[in-house]
Amino acid sequence: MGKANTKPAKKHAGRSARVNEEADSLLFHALGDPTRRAMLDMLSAGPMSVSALAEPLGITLTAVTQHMQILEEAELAKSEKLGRVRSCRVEPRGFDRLEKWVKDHRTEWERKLDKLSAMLEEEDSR
Amino acid sequence: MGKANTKPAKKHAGRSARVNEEADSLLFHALGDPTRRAMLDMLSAGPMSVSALAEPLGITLTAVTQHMQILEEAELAKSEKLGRVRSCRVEPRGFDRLEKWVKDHRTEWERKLDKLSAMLEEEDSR
DNA sequence: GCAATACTGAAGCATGTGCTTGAGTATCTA
DNA sequence: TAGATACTCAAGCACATGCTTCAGTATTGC
Repeated sequence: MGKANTKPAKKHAGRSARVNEEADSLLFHALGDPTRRAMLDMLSAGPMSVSALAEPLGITLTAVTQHMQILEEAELAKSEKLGRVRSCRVEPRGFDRLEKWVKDHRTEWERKLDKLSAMLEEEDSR
Repeated sequence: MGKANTKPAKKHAGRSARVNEEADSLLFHALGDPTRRAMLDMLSAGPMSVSALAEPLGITLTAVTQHMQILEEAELAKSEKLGRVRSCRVEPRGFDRLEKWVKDHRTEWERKLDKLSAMLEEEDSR
């Protein structure tokens, strides 16, 4: 990620939490690109070939393949080659992880919301 | 994003959908970085100053400020300067948007899941 | 007032990202 | 079996990203 420093710059999280951290980064990064989200939307209608994805997006087959690799690493999509055609489809696991992330963080954020309103009140009353 | 081509390469979505596309990109991109997720986790305990965030993360104040800008653009955090201290806090709007995205896409993906299993069956039976 | 504190802004650096082109390779199809 | 089709691989390019340093600027406390 292009750090100009030498230190790892991270002090929290244990071993297994680190694995999830990595997966979360892959997941959010994969979803961060509009072309990849468009691909997922297209695939949500059913499996498609690389060229079928490439054409409406106006990008090369190579670009689609590269996006697919990122989506596969994030467990948001899967693909397999049948003959000379690569068939791409959505995979729900990444989506499940996203739902889990949201669920896990909602409680924490709700707790924060309570604290926040308390602080705002405190602030307002001075 | 460093495209070497000239064309926009996007053909779907209308005007207002485009706005959401943009916001979704900001949101997912903001969450894609582990340091920013760590900042959000820290802030979920309550408001903190820039230096209070910087120290445990082992990064400079400047880096924290830069991350905060990205979190603020994604409506995941907010900050205001009180005296010489900038107070940073979580904002729920971005999180709400994320929940909405998940909800909106779940139905579509579930529909796809049905189609997928149908296709798999079809495939298996030949 | 004067130093310490808490940030801010501009610039720069190394690496990542999204995309391309061009040259393959494998698989159909006539 | 020749040619078309559907990718695949290796490079390379321009811009984005995450971080730094260094030189400010605005507040606060003595």
